[in-house]
Amino acid sequence: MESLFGDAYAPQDSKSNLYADIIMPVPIPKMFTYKIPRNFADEIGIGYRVIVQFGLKKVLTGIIAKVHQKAPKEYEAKPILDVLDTFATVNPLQIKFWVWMAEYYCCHIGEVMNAALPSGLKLSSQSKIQLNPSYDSDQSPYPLDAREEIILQALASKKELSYEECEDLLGIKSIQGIIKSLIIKEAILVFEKVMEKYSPKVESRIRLCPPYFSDIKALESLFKELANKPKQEEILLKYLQEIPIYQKPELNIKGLDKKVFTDAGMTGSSIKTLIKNGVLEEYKIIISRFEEMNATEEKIILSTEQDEALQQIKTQFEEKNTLLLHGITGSGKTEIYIQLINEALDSGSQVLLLLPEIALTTHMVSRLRKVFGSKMGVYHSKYSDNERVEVWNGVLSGKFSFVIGVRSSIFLPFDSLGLVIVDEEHESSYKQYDPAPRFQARDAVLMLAWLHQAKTILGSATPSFESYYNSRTKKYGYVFLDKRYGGASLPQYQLSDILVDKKKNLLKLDFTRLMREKIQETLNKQEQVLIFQNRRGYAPYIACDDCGWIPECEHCDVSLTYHQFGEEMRCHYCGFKEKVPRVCPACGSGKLGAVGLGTERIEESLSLLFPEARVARMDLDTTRSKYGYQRLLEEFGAGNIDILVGTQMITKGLDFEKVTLVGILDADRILFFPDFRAGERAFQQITQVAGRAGRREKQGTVIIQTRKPDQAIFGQVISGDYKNFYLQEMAERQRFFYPPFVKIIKISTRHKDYKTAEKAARHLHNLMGDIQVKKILLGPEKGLVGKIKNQYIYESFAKLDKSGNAQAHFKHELQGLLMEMQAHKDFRGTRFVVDVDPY
DNA sequence: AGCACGCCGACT
DNA sequence: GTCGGCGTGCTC
Repeated sequence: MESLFGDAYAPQDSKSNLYADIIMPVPIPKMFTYKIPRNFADEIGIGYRVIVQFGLKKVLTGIIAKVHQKAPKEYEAKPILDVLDTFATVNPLQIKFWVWMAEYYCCHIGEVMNAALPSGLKLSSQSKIQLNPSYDSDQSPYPLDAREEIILQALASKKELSYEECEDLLGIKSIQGIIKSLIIKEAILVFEKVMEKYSPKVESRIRLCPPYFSDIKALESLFKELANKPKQEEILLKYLQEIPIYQKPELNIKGLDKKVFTDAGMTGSSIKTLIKNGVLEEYKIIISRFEEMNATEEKIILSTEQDEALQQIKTQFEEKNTLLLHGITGSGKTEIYIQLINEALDSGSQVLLLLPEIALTTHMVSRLRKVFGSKMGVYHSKYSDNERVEVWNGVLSGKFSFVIGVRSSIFLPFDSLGLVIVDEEHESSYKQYDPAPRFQARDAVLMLAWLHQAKTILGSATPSFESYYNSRTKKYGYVFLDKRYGGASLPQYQLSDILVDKKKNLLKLDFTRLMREKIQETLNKQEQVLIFQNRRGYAPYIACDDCGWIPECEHCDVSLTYHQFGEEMRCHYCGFKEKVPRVCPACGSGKLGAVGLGTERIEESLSLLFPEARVARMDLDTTRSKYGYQRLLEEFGAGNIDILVGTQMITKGLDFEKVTLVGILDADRILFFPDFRAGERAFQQITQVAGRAGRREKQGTVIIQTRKPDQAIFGQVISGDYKNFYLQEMAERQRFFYPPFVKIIKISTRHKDYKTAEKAARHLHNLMGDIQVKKILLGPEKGLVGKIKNQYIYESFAKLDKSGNAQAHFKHELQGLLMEMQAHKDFRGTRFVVDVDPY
């Protein structure tokens, strides 16, 4: 602990007070200095969680970032109220990482803290009221009004009430006034209650009391006594069956889970009787939320190609810290990862494996579980907060030396990472868009690895252009795996021209004749089909057949998407929802219908076209629940589904031998997305979906429906010519100044009045123009979605020189400009959002 | 972000 | 008249 204060300080001898700079979970660009009370001085250090008063009454958890002796000059520091732990919840490397992230992604450190800590580790207080014990309504000189009476009556029975409860009680929006009045009348007291959010999982266990577990005679006589009490006897017999104390009396101490009895249909009341009679005792232990699982798979045998790749990786790691592992789908990257993870763990380091959200529910996890057993922690976005806290603590305690997780797992408290792997590194789900910090985990993890002096592998079958570029410029190492594992063959592609079929009237329910024939063939062979539908821009909506009216969100500048379930229309941006109207509000026509190729509609069309087939759909709607995704996968794997329709999700982790046909319904939609990355994404997506077709010995078929079959990209996808595609796209990007040749920063300006939004955006844009760096400024333009949650949005883009400190300088200047803008009276109420590397 | 203070409309 | 709407400013 001494190291905290630096060698120069000797706090024990010092007369001066100690202060702590504390990170608070609020979006304020500052840390806050609090006084460390003498009695805490020895039990506090960097990364400790403390409770402090923040503002007039709020009590919050903060993280100590620095301890020093400089008393703040302009204000009196408040004292730290309490220290929550006897150890550092956050380590110094993490604090450095947070500071870096806040700077790089232009956000506040409190926002990083919020994203990093599971909320179970962030205690906060809630204001509560209670009856003033010295209050006597008969003696009180102040009469209460009707509403105050209601509150007091409620307090008589409930003891304490939160502000919200009071508001609900009276059905009003703001309770402040009444509470104030009650305080003045000395009827109530206000206090802050800190809520402990994390609760450990507790198991009730049963064991025999002495002398029964060591004294056979006592036990035998006990059985005689229970001869006419069959239920109790049954419980004892069950206990002895599970725990043979005759042979091993020492087993009794560990007892038996109470559930064992209740699961076997025995009643709790008989157990209670046995406890009451001193035969059994009940005790509670804290258990993990994660099942103990032992490693079952010992040795991984690598193919020659895999082994070669492994050796190359090791050689390149001697010189480079980051490496791109470019391995085509099915080339067996996982086995290489396992080997490297094992070696890193053996050398005593920790390992982090990042996976995209949707890949984390698949067989990859169970596969790794078999190899690594319980030392592997899983950090999932669908985990409850209690589970997250347990993973966090597991990393702290050393229980988990290896974690596989989604983007937020980069925040776990590793202290000695040796290896970081980002699988499917091209996946866009590594980028957090909202709220701040708007970070790209694939990039941020490189900083994390650098802080730990760890090695990083970026793995993909279709690398992001950034990573590929970095490998070609020798910034990263590069290893290419181009053989399919187990000698499986690549799929065979066929293009199907939508327009040709349409002319000949062969297009049925959006399926071309070729597509329909191939699906039928596959079904006849008892094999399975995947139909891929890009979600972007494909949400179905309602439109009036007569006048063309389309329902729009009241708060955002988007049309509402149609959900068959409940006949509802919803806004994807603000969550607004509404029932589908019976008649068109614009013209009174009754002809309102759904438009758009949503997965729902495709599922329907397929059922009509192939009535004998079992069709299912996999998208956000059907997999929202924790195990929804897994259940669908199991059904599909078991062969209970013939055709699976899905978005993005079906490109991940589906590895079923019986899938021999993959259909891509409208490749053009991916291709013509208005974004410089459209081509790259299209290549990635088509290749990824196609990779699901035909593994092992069966060759798969991929049918791509398009209106423009003669585009170059199709040829490149079909021949798997990633490199040429890359070179061609890169020429464009260089010419038009797009990443990876420049850095992009997006600045959006939001205001509820569109004139003000536009004015503020222009003003800011002009100011940015004066920043002295080499740059190109675009905009300000109305956002792609012009209004969200009643706020009008204007966007500017800055393209900055990659080399040197152009971007650091720009960001720094920008911060200043934003402060200036915030203070400007013409632009009151304007919000600015900075997104670095928005991609 | 929350939360308190302060200044204007629609109700007893 | 006041209740209560939300605009503005601060948090060590």
